Amino acid sequence: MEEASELIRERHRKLRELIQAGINPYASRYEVKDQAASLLNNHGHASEEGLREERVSAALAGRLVAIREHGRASFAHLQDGSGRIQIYVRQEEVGRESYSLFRKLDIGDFVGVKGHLFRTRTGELTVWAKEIRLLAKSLRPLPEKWHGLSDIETRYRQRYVDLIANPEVGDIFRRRARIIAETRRFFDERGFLEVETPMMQALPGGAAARPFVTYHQALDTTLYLRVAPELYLKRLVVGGLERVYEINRNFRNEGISREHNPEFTMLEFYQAYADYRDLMGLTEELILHVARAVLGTDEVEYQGKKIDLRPPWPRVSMLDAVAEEAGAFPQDLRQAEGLKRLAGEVGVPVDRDGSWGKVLQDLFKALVEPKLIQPTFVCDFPRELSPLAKDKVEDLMLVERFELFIGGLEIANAYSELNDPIEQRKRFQEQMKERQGGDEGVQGIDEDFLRALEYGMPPTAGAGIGIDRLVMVLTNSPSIRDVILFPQLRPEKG
RNA sequence: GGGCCGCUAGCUCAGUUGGCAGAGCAGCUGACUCUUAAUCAGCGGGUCAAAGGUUCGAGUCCUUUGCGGCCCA
Repeated sequence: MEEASELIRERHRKLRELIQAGINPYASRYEVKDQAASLLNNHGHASEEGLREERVSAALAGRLVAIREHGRASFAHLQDGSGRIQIYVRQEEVGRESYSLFRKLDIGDFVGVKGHLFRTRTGELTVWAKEIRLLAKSLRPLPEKWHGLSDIETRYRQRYVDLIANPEVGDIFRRRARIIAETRRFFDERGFLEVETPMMQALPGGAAARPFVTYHQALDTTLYLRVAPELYLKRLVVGGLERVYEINRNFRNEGISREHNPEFTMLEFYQAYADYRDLMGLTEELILHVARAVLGTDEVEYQGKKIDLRPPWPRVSMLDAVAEEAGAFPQDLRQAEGLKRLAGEVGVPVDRDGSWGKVLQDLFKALVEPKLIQPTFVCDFPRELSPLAKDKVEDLMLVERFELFIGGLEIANAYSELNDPIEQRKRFQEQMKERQGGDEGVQGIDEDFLRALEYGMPPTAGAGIGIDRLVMVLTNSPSIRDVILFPQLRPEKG
């Protein structure tokens, strides 16, 4: 253990004194009958006389978060899972012995209190304690009472302290849970089956991303943490599960940023006999449903900008969007050379050896993406960037794919699934060639997936929605770390 | 990976031109039976992220490293 500060030594001293007085500083259980919030809700408006007549009893437990001693009586605030309420402890009421033990308690200790409600002279609903018991001793000082804990690093590393000191943090994660619950409800009601597919895969597929590598001893096999569940979910559609979805973690061994955590929560859903246009509608419905159910609104504010979630959301083609921002004609953006020239003119750095699709994507990310604050579907991506998507029949350079942007964040990625096994094999082979060219994170050939397609997959559309980013938008959080309880950080030294 | 910024008491923060390491809260002792940032009197608390350098003298200037944040790739 590190060298204890004076404040910690002081708490250990009190701990010893309590033990000497015969107190168990880590009790087993406590009969909790009330919650702070419900006491305040149910009796917050009762008059002092009413409370005196009714004699409402209270039995609750929680953490002491403030203590104000006044000689032979004291006020304190108790925080439980629902909120905080004031308690009043008098020597005359609890007895001399119990009161002197109370005075050895610290902010942060868990206590159980039994008593009745009354209203103080200043009008605050308060529990008049007849009994107060230590339930668990706290040995470390909490952050101070009005600035709280603001050091970002400590907030992420010691989320437990963050949750104690900053109640709004708990609100974000309660809201996150409701967003996920409403998402499940939405798909369950529409006949989708929730499934779970492997997180550990022998061949990591479904996205172009570098995987985490691990090893299974008994099988003597290298395994990869999945970068996406896509190829397994499509196997299920082959098997006749016509509507499936999964909400689970993906892992990508790549950079960490405001919008990227190495592990993140992805929703993927697949619907047989649908195409990507159908999924645009379904995605609109989903997000509107969640916003209404969780926030009760069609309009949210994200980082100072009003966002209107009412459908229909604009659908723009990627080529048109880039052309408009660059002041060019879409038909002039259809070859790599013209694109690179344009990039030079508008001052966007692109890979000189990059293919047409990659350069278009670079231009899109630089020129268009940051402006997509209102919900917008960007449609029809370069074929070469989308090896699992179905060609657009009218334009073979492109595929039937969209990405959804809200608040400048990429929220969803979806396409009409390529279900031609022969074409799919060709696409995989093209990707393999690129990988030899040094491009990491390109998927290998998943023979079993191809075998599945050869049995026949109905026309299907599928989408992935980044749950963490959706939660960011719906909680007005600037960083993905604010919506993940334990975001990835470099390990602490020592 | 590159650029910029930050790291001082448990917490939140000051720290001047390089010249004794500070405040509030928290803590300790005492007073106080309706306070709520309780009040009053007194007291303690520091590896200034780490290492090296410049200097008579470094929290402050320089170098390197660690951790974090933002931006870029």
